[in-house]
Amino acid sequence: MTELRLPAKRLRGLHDRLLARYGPQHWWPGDSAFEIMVGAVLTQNTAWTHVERAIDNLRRAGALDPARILQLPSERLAELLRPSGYFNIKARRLKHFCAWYLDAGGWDALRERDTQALRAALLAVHGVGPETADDMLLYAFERPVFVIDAYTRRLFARQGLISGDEGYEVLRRACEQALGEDVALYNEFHALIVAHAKAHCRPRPDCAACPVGSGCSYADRVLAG
DNA sequence: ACCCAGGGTCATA
DNA sequence: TATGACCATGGG
Repeated sequence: MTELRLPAKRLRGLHDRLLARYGPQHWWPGDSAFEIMVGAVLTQNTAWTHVERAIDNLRRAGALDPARILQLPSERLAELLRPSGYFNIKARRLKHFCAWYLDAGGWDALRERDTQALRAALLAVHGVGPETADDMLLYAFERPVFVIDAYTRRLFARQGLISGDEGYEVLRRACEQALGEDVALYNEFHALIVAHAKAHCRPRPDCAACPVGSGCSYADRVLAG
């Protein structure tokens, strides 16, 4: 396994500047652990505002529940999920997840499992990849798992902390090792990175042109201190 | 009209 | 192992 060491001070410094700029984010939006996990699936490559509509559709249909979701005809479920995009795929993925969730004994049973077993089980669910699993582990199960997403990779790369082509697991372990086991810190850090991306993901009048994807040189320069 | 979103799977080489 | 195609709506 490739080792990667991250400078803890710079990592914490970045978090502190983000926190000072954007304030506490109070993540994850959602009223229950199950709702958080549903949101984690639905937000795959999708803007959160669109996910909210799909979740609202589920709630109004009385279907924000694993058994109810499994009972819905796939076409009906896809219809409810339509605003979140990829609705056919996500309908399948949600059903796979709900089947696993109930088969595993539901929340009360799952919450007793240790983090490594939970993570492996989540990754075995069709449609749940590393980021989705880690969203669930951190924000629903409140386990010390650092979430790596495209924003994190881009920002860290542009901060000169990483090269950017590291594998997911390498980055995750490096962040966890540098920051120590801290659920609240992981929670806030990832939420702040998303807040930063949302605030500056597109060129603005006060931004120089963005040389890397949807990154913003203005924001990164400010955060560099 | 274009770009892209809080990814993951599958086929191909 | 490593790219590429594919999924699909809706906001900027």
